[in-house]
Amino acid sequence: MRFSRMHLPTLKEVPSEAEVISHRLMLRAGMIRRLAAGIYSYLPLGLLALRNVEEIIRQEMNRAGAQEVLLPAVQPAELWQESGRWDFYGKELLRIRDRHQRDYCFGPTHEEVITDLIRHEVRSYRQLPLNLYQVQTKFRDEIRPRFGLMRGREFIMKDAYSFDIDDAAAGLSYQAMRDAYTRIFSRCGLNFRAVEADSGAIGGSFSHEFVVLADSGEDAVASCQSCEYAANVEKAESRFIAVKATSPDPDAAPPLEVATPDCESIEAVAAFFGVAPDKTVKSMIFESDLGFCMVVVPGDCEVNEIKVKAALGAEWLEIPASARVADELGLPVGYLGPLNVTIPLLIDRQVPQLGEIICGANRAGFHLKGVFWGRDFSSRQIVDLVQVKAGDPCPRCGSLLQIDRGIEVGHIFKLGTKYSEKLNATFLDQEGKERLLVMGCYGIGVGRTVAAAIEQNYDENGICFPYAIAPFKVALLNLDLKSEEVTAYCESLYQELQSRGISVIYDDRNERPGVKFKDADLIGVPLRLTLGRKGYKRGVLEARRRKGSINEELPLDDRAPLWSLLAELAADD
RNA sequence: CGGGAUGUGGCUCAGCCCGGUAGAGCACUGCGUUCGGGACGCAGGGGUCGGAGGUUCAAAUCCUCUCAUCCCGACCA
Repeated sequence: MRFSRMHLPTLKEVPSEAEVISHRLMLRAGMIRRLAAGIYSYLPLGLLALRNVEEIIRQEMNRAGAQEVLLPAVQPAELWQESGRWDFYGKELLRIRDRHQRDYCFGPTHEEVITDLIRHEVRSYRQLPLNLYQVQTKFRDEIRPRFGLMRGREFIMKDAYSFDIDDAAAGLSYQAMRDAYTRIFSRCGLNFRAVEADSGAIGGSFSHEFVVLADSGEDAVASCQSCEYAANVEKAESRFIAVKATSPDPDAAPPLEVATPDCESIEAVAAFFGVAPDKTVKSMIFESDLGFCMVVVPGDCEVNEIKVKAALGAEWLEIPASARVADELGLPVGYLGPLNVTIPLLIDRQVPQLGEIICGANRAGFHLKGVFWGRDFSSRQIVDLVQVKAGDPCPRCGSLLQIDRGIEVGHIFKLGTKYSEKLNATFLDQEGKERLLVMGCYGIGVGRTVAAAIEQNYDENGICFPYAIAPFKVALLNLDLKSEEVTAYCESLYQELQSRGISVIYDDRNERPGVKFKDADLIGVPLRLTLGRKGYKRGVLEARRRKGSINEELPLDDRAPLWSLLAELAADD
């Protein structure tokens, strides 16, 4: 591609909308433009990167035995009502109505559609296993879209669905996808982890997330420093080290109410009493479809809502507004405690071993001290309710866990028969018995993968694309358009690069050299070739790698070193 | 949905408190000079100040409503 002909509007200044680095660079590099909140146009450069990721995905999916399809973006409400998700999915489901007032949605995912398709097509175990995938635009009406392509509402996703005869076979399909994903993200040049994860709204029994490690990531990943254990903190557990519960001295005084004005946080309470936060407990009110409950965890821990939801067996869970807690329960948020409450109590497993603790008095401005588990309060529900912290013991090996931030780029789920049951998708097995299809689903955020690659590969001059997904592998800068020799050489090299199938951007613009250097750096081209009058006279072509900014001089009359340099670059990433 | 903020040429922003002629830089057009890390000079084009209503002789500026966007929390590829 000739730079002079390409629509590549690079920006010197950063539009104020951009917060994270990938978003800023994608705007500056002329890859994307925002149309509305969480909705972006892809410009030529952005689309090239996207297509490169898609191509890697297609190759690896096909290699893993999956077949590409394309499912409708707009889906009838009936299907979603049948699966039960029309009501369950909530406001993220963009519902639309046609001229006949029939309800539809813009697909946020395609389990319903694919299951519907398959239930009409698959009759026999002989047709299985089957894995179908698509690369498609989806829409989820996120509450707060942000970070450009990282969390858009409209986004491009590769989603695959597998169908098997039983759990064992489904496990093989799952493993095949796990391997394919590992190859995909490796080929994209990403530093990532496959971690155990919560299966969320999609449902199902088992799932792994593929997380690209980056400080700007929205997810936190706990991983063991010694063994292979890695999990999303939403899911992560730590090994529970049981200590004999300290029972109170039989003569210990009963709880004492102490006035603690303006102590609505654990920090404030701990400071007020001059104790460490782990000598206090944190009590929080949650509301779910099953009603209110109080969750009690050690003061230095954070409540993990997913664990709370699981412990309750609730469909949904939220933290009610303080005013609502006061109105409905008569309890003062900021001064809550587990004594004498009428709603169900959920106690974290660590609480019984804390010994003497301080907690809220359920009276605004007062806390209780000298409180003991078992004597002053108790509960039948004692489970793991806290988020793991760095330094907690690994659940597998007991070594230390570390916490990293990351970007979820892929997620694979074992769905089991959740959807086949709802939608009655069955087949006849070898004995002629009707059985439910066992499903799995596998997603990759394509745009997010590009964004994640940028988060992991940039410097002060712009993007440093991994070779595999770089929109252009080579930037050829002609610094002296007026020189016929220089231009002739550049033209011939440009032709040869193209004929060798190496995607190249030839900067033939009538611009000053500085502009060309800056643009080539900004758009992240792995290899920059520069030729000006001086270099031509010396018979050398300047080659500079984007990563590491290494300069090399290549002979003009022998192109072999260039081809080996390119081969080396391709192999490195 | 709660909390905070912002809407002024294509982009980044000043002007608003204290009402009176709409500004700068970048980008764009023309001419000239320049030419190995985002050049310079001269001359230009481009803005219903997010929208609606109100107060006022007079509103970008004050008031009300509304829309949009962004940032902080709970959901997700």
